[in-house]
Amino acid sequence: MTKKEKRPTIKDIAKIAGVSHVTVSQALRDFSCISESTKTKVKQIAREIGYTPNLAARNLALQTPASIGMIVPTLGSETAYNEVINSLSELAAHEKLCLLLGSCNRSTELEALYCKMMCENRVGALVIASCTSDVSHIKEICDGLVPIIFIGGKTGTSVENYILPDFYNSGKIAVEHLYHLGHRKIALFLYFPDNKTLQLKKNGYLDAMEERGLEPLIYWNGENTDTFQAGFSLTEQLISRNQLPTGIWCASDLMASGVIEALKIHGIAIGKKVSVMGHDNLFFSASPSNSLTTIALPKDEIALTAMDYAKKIIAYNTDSSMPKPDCKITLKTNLIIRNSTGRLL
Amino acid sequence: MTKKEKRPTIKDIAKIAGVSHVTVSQALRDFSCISESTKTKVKQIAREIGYTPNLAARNLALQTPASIGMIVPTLGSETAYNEVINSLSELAAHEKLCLLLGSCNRSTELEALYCKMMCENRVGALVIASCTSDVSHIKEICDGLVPIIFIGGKTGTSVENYILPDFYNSGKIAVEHLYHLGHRKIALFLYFPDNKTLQLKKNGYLDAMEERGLEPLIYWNGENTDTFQAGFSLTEQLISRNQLPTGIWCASDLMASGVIEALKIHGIAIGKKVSVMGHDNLFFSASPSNSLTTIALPKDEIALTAMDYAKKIIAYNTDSSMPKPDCKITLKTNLIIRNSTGRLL
DNA sequence: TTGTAGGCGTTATCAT
DNA sequence: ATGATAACGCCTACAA
Repeated sequence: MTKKEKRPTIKDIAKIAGVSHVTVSQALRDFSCISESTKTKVKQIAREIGYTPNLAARNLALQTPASIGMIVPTLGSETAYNEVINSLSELAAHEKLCLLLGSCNRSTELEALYCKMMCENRVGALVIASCTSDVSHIKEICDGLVPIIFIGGKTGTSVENYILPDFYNSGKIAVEHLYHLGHRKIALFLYFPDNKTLQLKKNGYLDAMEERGLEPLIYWNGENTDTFQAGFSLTEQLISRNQLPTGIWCASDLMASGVIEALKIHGIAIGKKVSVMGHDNLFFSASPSNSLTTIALPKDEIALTAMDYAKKIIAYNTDSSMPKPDCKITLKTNLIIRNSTGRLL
Repeated sequence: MTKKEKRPTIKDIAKIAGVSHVTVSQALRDFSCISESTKTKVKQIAREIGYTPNLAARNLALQTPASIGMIVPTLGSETAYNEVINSLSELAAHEKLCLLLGSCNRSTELEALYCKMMCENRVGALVIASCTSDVSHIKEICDGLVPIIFIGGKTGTSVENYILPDFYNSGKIAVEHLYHLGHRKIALFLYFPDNKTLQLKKNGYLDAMEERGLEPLIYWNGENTDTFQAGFSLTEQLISRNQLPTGIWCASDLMASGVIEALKIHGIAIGKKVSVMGHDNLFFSASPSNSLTTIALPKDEIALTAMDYAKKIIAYNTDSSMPKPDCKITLKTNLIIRNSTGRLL
């Protein structure tokens, strides 16, 4: 049970330098009231004995958060969260904040556990892409303790703070793009389980179709939860029934890539006879084998907006008497044109 | 400058319950020396006023780490780190440890910054998939402060603690699989920049070819850094020169998917006339449009092994006089058979 | 069974 | 320019 030798602290430096630990603290932080000579001496000693400040202690004394948290359903190629994290991690670092990450592996129990841990770790703000639309378990744990920003669309605008891509507008963008290319038989492919994000896409699609006097064609896949398979089998069915539309907008890129695969197998010219669009602009969508026209999520903007709010709410919680900031933001999605759509021949 | 009202502490509970804050602390942690009645009373009050323990304070007092860190070059679909993180995040949570994540976006400067932050946050262990083979900047910052486990292959076995997939053996697995299917003209496709991981794969390939008396065929792509394009153009070249091998092992799945795309365009029957293998078992490899036979990284095992070592080194650093644990581990990769390989016709 | 005293590493405040 | 003291929230050790 021999304790290992501990990390050096400012007191150790103080002892060696023959000054008080307060002087050391101030010297290291370049206080103007400390003489240059002691500053250099203190810093020299700090370097020699390998001193590293203990942030836990600092933040305890300062009563200020050292980190922000992010919770995602899962990290994988079928989601866009990894790219949000890429940005958020860097943005946070520039604010001297660490990023605490929790990946739920789709488990609500884990999600709740992460929420608890984040609260106990006093994150300054918590960015959550929830696993489910019902976030009561999250609110119960975090409310009043830690400010939450919901992203990812599962919750819609039913929460206090959200950053949402404008999925409704995506519907309009998709229809407009296909219409502009000469398509009139424009279908929307959806998958189960239904959720708020899909509803918004559907409504945007429906309104855009109505504006143009077109008859909406909405198809739900049978029972596939795998959206690639859903797109694939839906296309197979429509081909066999001879009901294939000329323009297809899929609610997800994964589904669209299933559609593309089915079209290829049947030798149907993609972007010529049939145009296909997806949504999200995931990694594989850009690959030449898909070359998928899609609608990109504003990943960087989500991270930027979240960090911006985090900074504001941390400032608000730290001192100040300014009005409490909130975050109800809808960000535009962007059309990315590739080869899977083209003028109708 | 009006400070917001602070979070309740054990002292607040103590005041309300009319006991000392130590009693509260022990009651909340279910010490046997506390009476049931005070326990329930204390817990009741804690719930009512919304008390959450402050882990920073607890760990400061206990001198024990609250988290582990992980640093990756980037989070994206072309790497397997996201799945390692999925596991590690959950494993850490079960040990009551938070996961601090840093995504470098390929920047060595950011990597160094993260290292510094992780040290200041006193992570119990740091899992790093370094951006570069040279990790001197990391060692300079972390050495003696925080135990590091290198994963990802960039460093090879040149570091104190590593968890490496057995890339050499992957070469043997690949050749054996293709040989077993009747292939004799078996090529290895590599991409720039060269690195230790590629060298190991190459050596395994060369030895396996030599064992069978086969002539090695190693192709490097010209100048593409995008590995999909590298695989694509390399295949195009070989086809035009009429030098296409019957078995192709690509050092990465991304490259393999470029090969598959080129073969499809030329109408060459994949898994029949030409068999293609990749490496890593990334997300898109399983998709029906690739259906790529590949060699899987032991992602879960990497996370398990890393967490296991983290626990041991934290225990070692906390108390105890046991010998210092180390971690020099090579994990077997696994053949995943799909439709891109088949018996040579 | 409960309370008192002291410490974890840092910072702010106020003296000197 | 520097130091003494108290505080942040929680814990252990020991005493009552």
